[in-house]
Amino acid sequence: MKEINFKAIEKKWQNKWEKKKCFQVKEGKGKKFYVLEMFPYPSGSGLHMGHALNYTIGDIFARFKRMQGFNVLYPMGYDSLGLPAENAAIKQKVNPKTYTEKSIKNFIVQQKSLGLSYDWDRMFKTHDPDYYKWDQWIFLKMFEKGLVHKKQSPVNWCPKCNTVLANEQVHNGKCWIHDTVEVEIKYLNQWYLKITDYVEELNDFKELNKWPEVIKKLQKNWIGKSYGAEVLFEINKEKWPVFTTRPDTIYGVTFMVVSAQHSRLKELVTDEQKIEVENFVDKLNSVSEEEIEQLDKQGVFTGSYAINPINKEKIPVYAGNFVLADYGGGMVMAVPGHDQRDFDFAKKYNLQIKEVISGGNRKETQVSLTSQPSLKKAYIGEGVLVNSGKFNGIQSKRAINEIIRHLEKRKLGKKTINFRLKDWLISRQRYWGTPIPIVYCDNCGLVPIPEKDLPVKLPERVKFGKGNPLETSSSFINTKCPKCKGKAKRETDTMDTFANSSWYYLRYCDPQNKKNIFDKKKTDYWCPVDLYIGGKEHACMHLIYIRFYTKFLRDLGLLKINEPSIRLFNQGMLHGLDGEKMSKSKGNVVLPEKVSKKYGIDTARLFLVSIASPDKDVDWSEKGIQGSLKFIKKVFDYFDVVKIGKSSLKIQSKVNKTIKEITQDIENLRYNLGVIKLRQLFENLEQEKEIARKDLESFLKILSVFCPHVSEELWEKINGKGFISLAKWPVFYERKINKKLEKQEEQIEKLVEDIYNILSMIKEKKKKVYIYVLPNEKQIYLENIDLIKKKIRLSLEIFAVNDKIKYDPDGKSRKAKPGKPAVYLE
RNA sequence: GCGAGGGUUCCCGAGUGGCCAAAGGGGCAGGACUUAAGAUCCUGUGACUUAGUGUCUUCGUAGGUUCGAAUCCUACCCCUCGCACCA
Repeated sequence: MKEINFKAIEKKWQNKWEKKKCFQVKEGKGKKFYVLEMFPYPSGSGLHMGHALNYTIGDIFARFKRMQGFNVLYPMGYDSLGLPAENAAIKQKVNPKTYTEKSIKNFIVQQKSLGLSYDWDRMFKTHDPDYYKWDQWIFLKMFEKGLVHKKQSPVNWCPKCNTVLANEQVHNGKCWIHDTVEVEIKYLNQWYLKITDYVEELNDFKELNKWPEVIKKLQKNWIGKSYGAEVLFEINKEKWPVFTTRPDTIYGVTFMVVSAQHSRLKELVTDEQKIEVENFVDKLNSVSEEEIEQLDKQGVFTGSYAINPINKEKIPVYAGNFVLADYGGGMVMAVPGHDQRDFDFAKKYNLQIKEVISGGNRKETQVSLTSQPSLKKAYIGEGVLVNSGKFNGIQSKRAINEIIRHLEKRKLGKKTINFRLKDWLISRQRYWGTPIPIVYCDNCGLVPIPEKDLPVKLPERVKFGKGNPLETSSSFINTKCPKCKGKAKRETDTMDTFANSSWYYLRYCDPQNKKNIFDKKKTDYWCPVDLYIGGKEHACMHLIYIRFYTKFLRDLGLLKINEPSIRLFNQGMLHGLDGEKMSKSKGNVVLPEKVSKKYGIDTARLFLVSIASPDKDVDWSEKGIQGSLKFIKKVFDYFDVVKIGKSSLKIQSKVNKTIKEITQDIENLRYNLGVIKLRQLFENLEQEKEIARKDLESFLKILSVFCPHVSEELWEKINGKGFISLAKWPVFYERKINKKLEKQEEQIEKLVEDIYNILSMIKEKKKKVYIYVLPNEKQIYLENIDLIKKKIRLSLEIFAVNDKIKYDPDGKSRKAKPGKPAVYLE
């Protein structure tokens, strides 16, 4: 086998593609297809094999669709603002911009060497003011529409990062970057986007039928829609709303628990209980987040009593550590008989437990109104109401509605829906992010920056040290009020990096637009994304945010789509040799350039998609890559010797069948299966002395989506027209797929198998094989005599069973059956 | 605890009711070529079976449905990943 100079071939074709702008696209030319991979966060360590897999998956699809005649938009850009870059830059004592741009340069070189067919002219970086200007613009539009608000609330704070963290950046109570640093809870004034205004629509997945079920389920859980009622409990002459999913248990309420973090807790505490409550709250504040999770349910009496609106019972109000301040009013009506958490609490503080649902198989037993030491746990199932006044005897499910109606009539409550999803905290106290376009003026208060003054640029000369560098940048902070022209100070918070990635797919449609966020005509043409590729770890963050932004921009009249992408594909994670997630710190990173230096990038691409189905997690191992290399080398050698002429019927059948099947496999993103079929086709081609040009081209075209460089090279060799990357995807003809030939082939294989089987059993060397076939089958075997000989490597003679003259010393010919010749070995 | 995904022959990995002892690759073994090694090619790779047949065992474990199960159902064990007191 000849050695292939991969390096030279790769360079040659990458240059040609770039020079001829092969993959540049314009809107309007026929049917579009938009393939997008989640854009990378350019880290200094560059891209590893996992990235390479991700982009290869997209590239194969983009090439496939392009060859199918679609006008394919396949862009790349960089999500370059964010905390890790800032931290890395500080560590290296360089400006984040310098650091980031260096990283991006490196990324581009790496990505180009993978042979990815991006339209590079559309590339952008989110740290470019021309990009983040539009983050600010969207922020202002949201502000205008009342979707932005600033509020004081408890937030996660990393003392080492010196910033607020999003929930997803807190792992087990520790910071995601500093895994030994406890995250603190601080009460801060922060910016929020009202994503909850879109919660109902976000919870509707009707248009996402080509998204993985897992993702939709994760989002659904995250959004956490629950049906129930808001019930008004009177405490100290004031009505406090409380959310419950079980209004049917309202007669069982024996106490209330308000969150220890509730902003209005003080109003509930009586003078006698003041000290006790304060001690309790202080104690909670002094323990770490992690410890809180392990704590028992604890509480303390506030001194106040609530009135149960259904029966006017007077019940004590406790402050508790297990009630969330920002969900369902921050207070719960406790039904210890039918809620395990309330039960635990009641047991601990010896509170009354009242049974109001007679559950399941339990016969209606004596209902005790006092604490029941015998009870071990709450009954949380359905049942029949007992001890519930006029609702006794009603099925709990029905009672929910009846009790709600009863409360509604008396204006004591109403049917509601509650969500787990909270508003999106987008402010960060860090430098490397999009500045929030707000100014504080002594006279006018909080003033949004007018559109014409955008972008608010990040100052380049800042001091890194303690806290947010923007706070110490006087040139940044000090400004004029856009309204009164008086002295004003800029907001120093920047936006969460997820703001940048929530709409980037739209900017690819019109990346250089200086006047507008994008030209509506262009986005109308390209959007939505037809295939979006990325990891499932983004299910609850990025993929919710991007849906939110899409809906918002639609409501501004800028888009006519409801969802960002039609189809979503989650590629699997490529682990290191050790089976762990690839990371620099673990030292298990596999670099594509290292692999491609050894085997060629086409080999690496082919291998990556051969290992397993692209949606499965796999461990990297170089072991199998030799197989891919061998295949490419064989193909190369084959093109040296193959003669262009006519294809046998068998080859025609094989080629057409392969086209048919692989087209489906690629469409389904089952590249691994496609590659196998392509290799099997090649094995058949190899057997032949001459092949029709069209069939040879079909083979090469299919190969080209996986191995674009070597395919271009071979395409050139056989004088193919133009670039194979821009050639037409082969079509198949059903009528050329010859079932009869397939069957005959099976018969031949079976025969060869039989002969080997006999040989292995008798363990004797034989030189000659005689086979006896049914007369009507003789022709088939005669036609394939060379093939059989080649396989068994013995001389062969074929007789029909009714041949007058035949060599058959053992009388084996009698054993011949249809499709199964008799065999004699000598 | 809740939710999701998964456990396949030496290894990686296809396979969701019969065509399955189960694709493909890797490894290993044997053979051809070669002075030899390597490369390449061919064959084998659950067990038994001295003429191609057949039988048995196997797809996490144990049961079940079915004429028939790796594939469907039930229970359990193990692994991975999300969310974790959401009332």
